[in-house]
Amino acid sequence: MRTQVVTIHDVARAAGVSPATVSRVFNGGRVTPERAQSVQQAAAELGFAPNRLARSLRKQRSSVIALIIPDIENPFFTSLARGVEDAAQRTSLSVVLCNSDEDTDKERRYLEVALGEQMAGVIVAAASQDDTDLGPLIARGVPVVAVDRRPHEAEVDAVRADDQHGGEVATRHLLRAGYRRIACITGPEGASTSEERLAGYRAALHAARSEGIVADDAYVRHADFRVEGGRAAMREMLALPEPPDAVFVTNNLMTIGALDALAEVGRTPPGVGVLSFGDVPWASLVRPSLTAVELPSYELGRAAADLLLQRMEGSAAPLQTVVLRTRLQIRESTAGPVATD
Amino acid sequence: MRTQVVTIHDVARAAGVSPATVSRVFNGGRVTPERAQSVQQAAAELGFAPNRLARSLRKQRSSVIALIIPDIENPFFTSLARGVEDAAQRTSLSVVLCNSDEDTDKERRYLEVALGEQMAGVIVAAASQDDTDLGPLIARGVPVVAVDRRPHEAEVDAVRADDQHGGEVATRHLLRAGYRRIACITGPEGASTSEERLAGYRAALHAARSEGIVADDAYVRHADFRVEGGRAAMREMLALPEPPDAVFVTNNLMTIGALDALAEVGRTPPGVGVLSFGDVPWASLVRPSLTAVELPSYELGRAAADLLLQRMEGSAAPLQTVVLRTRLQIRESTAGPVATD
DNA sequence: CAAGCTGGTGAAAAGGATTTCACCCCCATA
DNA sequence: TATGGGGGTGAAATCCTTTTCACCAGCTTG
Repeated sequence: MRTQVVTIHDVARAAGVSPATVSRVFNGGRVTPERAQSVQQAAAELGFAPNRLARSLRKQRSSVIALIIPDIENPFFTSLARGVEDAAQRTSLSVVLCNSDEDTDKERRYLEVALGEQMAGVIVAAASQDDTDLGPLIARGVPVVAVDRRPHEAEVDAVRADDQHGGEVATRHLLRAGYRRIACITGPEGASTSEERLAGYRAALHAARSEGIVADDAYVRHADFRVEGGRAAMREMLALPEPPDAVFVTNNLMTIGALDALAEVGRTPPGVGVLSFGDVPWASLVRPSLTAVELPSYELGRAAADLLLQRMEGSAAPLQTVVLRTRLQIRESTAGPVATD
Repeated sequence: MRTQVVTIHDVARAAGVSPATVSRVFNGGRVTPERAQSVQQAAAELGFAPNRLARSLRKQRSSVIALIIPDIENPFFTSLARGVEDAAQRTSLSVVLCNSDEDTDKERRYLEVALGEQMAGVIVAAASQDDTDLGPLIARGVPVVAVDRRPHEAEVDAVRADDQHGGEVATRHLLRAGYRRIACITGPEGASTSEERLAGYRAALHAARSEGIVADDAYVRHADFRVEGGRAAMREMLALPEPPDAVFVTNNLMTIGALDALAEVGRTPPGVGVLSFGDVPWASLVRPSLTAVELPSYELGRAAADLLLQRMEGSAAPLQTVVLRTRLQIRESTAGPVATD
């Protein structure tokens, strides 16, 4: 039964050569120019398109790389994806995106697909520090780069931001602006970004203890990195006997939720200071404008892809972790409690 | 040379059966329970993971479906992607996302990948009405569904919104609110959504000609469906001798750009009416709140995936086009020119 | 008791490309 | 005139799984 529309054999027959020669024409083997010419022509006439499965099976390596991200609806990750794509663009590799939805089961399935499809490489922003198992891929020799989030023990190259430092700078800025009761809404326990940004916050508060600042765990909430989580956490803290006068939110979407919750009770920045880790999407429309730790999302993707490509070319350099700088962008939402309160 | 970590042969040998039996165990063939048991165990011990390439090659069909979208940074498409994923979730199929970036070359590459990788199905929001060639996929018998955008002549199932009707309702609303010089910023020529939303706008203006409304092509701009395009188009029209007093923008991102441009010259809705086709992301933060034609992005994805799954199960029903309703959500940005001007 | 199922099994072909290996031809060098 | 070498070529093996086909054993039915 003929199934594939046209195979390398058909082309070979049409051009009067062997399949091996056809293969060489398409893969840069040595072939006399005139023969190559007639193969090209036969292929064009028959509308030959190589079967990538057969090729990958034989070569033990496909020509697509997988990018696994935990939330496709978060502009941070889509921007990161653009960075990866643009880097891959200059090669013949295609990037496919997989959305794990912060769900380790879905993530595991995609990792299995990546392994089973013999993908040429994998870039992963891990859904979990502990449950993300990159072992099989690594054992199989597939290049893997962790981006943004760092899986716990895995022996992989990594590209991330200086989360702890960024968190510390952010919190220090809130203190300097005069806020006293600074809360923190961070992400799920187990995500490295959650933990490290929180650690930066704690470090800054700790350093300010001599000024009478006390760290209080009632002001710390773990949420889910989504809008709803931020909203719920903010509501809870607003209901405290002594609500915070500022909040450091460790991701962009939760910041949106927190702002919503504040608006519900008629409070707006900078009366309550609001500082976001990661730019809020289309922040230009938000009033007052938001102070944020700017996260180089695009560059994270770009750097991860570059690292992956190096490994795919066979670089045997020792494992590296690339840390990209964040930058505090000061705007109106942290102008200080006195100014308008 | 041993390359694949462990193959079906290894499992077969370990379990004392033939490879055929191992295959049957994993694919629901008839095998005596005890044999199946020992195969399972051997597979587990050896850490067997099937080679999906070999499987797909043999079966002439892989178990992933491709979703090709033109702008991964547009929340409309990421929401649509969620719809597709959720629908696919209940099957054993995986969804991979490809970002064509409104670039027909990139899109063509992804279509080639989908064909060459023998993907089980393709859902595509076409970058172009004319240059998107689904022919090879269709010829090969791969189920294809067009979503949101309709490629011109292609014989495929389609799922889309009632773009023209939505555009007409939107424009009528602006007229009724009292705006007289209503502009339209639409997408690239050649995208069906651009054209149809524009057609709706024109129809509404035409219907109102008896009230002294004149349609003027100086008030119609084609941009690129991105923030920058919207900003540039709005700036141009603000520089006209008689700038528009309202604008109907045919997608969410361009609306953001248009709002920016308005803010630059100190004008805000509803003094200038602003109406967006498609919700602006995280609109809750935008003041004044924006009137928008609500686009069922998630449901579009969902419906497209359902249709695709039907075809994959062999449905031979005639080609269908599913049209989903939009809904005008009236908010503050179109309260009328008199109210604040 | 013969004939016919039926369920379970393994050998081998198939799927389409790449790559190794042997070979041939032609030219340059000794 | 031999010998060596190198470029070009095709046959066949290879990648790993699924699936067909033939076969066998054990049962039921006429």
